[in-house]
Amino acid sequence: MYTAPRGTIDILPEDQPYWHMLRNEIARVTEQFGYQRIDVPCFEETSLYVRGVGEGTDIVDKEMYSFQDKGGRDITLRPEFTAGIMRAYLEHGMRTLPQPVKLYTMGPIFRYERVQAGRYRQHTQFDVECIGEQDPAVDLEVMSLAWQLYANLGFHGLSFQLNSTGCPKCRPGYIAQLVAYYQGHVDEICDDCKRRLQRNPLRLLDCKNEGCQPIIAAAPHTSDHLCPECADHLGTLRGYLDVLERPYTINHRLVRGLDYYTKTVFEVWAEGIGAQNAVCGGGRYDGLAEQLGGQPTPGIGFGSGMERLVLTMKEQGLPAPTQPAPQVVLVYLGAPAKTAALVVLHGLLNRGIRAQIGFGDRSIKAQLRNANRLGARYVLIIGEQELSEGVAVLNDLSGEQPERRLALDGAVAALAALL
RNA sequence: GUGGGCGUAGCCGAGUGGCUAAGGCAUCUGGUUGUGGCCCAGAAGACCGUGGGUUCGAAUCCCACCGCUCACCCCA
Repeated sequence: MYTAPRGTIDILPEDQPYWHMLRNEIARVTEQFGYQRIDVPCFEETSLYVRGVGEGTDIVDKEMYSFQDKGGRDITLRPEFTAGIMRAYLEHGMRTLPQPVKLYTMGPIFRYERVQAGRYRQHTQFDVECIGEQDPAVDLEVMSLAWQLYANLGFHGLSFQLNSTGCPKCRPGYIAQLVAYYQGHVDEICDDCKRRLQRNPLRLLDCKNEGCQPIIAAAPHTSDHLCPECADHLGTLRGYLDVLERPYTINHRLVRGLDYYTKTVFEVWAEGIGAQNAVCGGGRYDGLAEQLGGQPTPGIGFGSGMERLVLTMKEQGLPAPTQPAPQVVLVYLGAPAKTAALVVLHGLLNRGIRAQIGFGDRSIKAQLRNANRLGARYVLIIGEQELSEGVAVLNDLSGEQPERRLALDGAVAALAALL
């Protein structure tokens, strides 16, 4: 027996109401904020991600689905959206459009990781990118869009985390200070942190090992070592957030594994979906366009994991409207009646009525049982005797109305009037 | 890559060495050769994850592998 590949899931009909609702709210909020849909390929040249996301990051070093196609090209299934969207922005000369260019997309993302609750090898992301403007008010807008979406969905208890990781001017100085600080505590930190100290010092800040916590607590804060430009950016953004009374937490330990992030970095956390509690992560990437060979172009965006959002919707008991039940189910007995029933069925469908019919020539009893199971309001029964009399029996399954007979050739019109 | 938990029908789940492997949900059939829900009767559905070992005898004990799951790492 085949099973879905590890790290992939089937989204069954019973879960689709949640997805439907989520997509509806996304369509609503993106339209409201004036973001336009873009769709980029599910795979790109491998080097786009290597240059965009950055060597030394976990994504590039060990999580990409990379392969050579039959033409010998190095290809990678997209492990994130931003690099591909920036590529499209540059390729199609979008700098000639009014700036900033406000884009969103949705689709599958692939990362070769060990699976756990809320983490998959193929997951679906809702992604927003605002490219071409460095104004902190853009940061506010992008964050607000996320806020608005989660509010529309009815989420509660979400926590918004904010930090700034500086820019190429001030980050190296901060990292040097952080490294110097940690070198004074080498014997007190865990083995993982000793490794981080060499490879990716920023990650020292989000170690969860208990012994490392006091060291982290006393470590220098990124936000205290920003250059004037970055400090001003963060200060202005915080001012906007405060005026709008957006609740958020400054999280000095919030850092990013991807190289292209500058200045603003933020996440949204949800409770109750396991250790993978980030439902949204993003930030500013003013250096990305240049890394991809384009003109310097600022940008900010976020990705939001839709499977995690659905998990959160379920966890919080949010109602999702289910697909409506059929209004009428046709029931027949015998081949001539079946033909007549099919004529009525398609007459109803042409009028936009949700009508269905049972297949396989089962007994009346079985057909009625099925109609009941489908939650149908009415059944229209055509048997041998009815057919010979040119009528059909309309039965209200809710029991509110007594059974009645309709002329077969007027049945469609009569039902259309009734419904 | 590392560690914990778990694998009995589509789903839930009893059974922890010994007759043809419980039960429930769901499915199908019947209870008036034409009326659903409730009820009753019946049917179908499992090589007990796979392979090996111990034993007179294994779903049950041992080993290996595979799969699922949770956590670390990292991220959405």
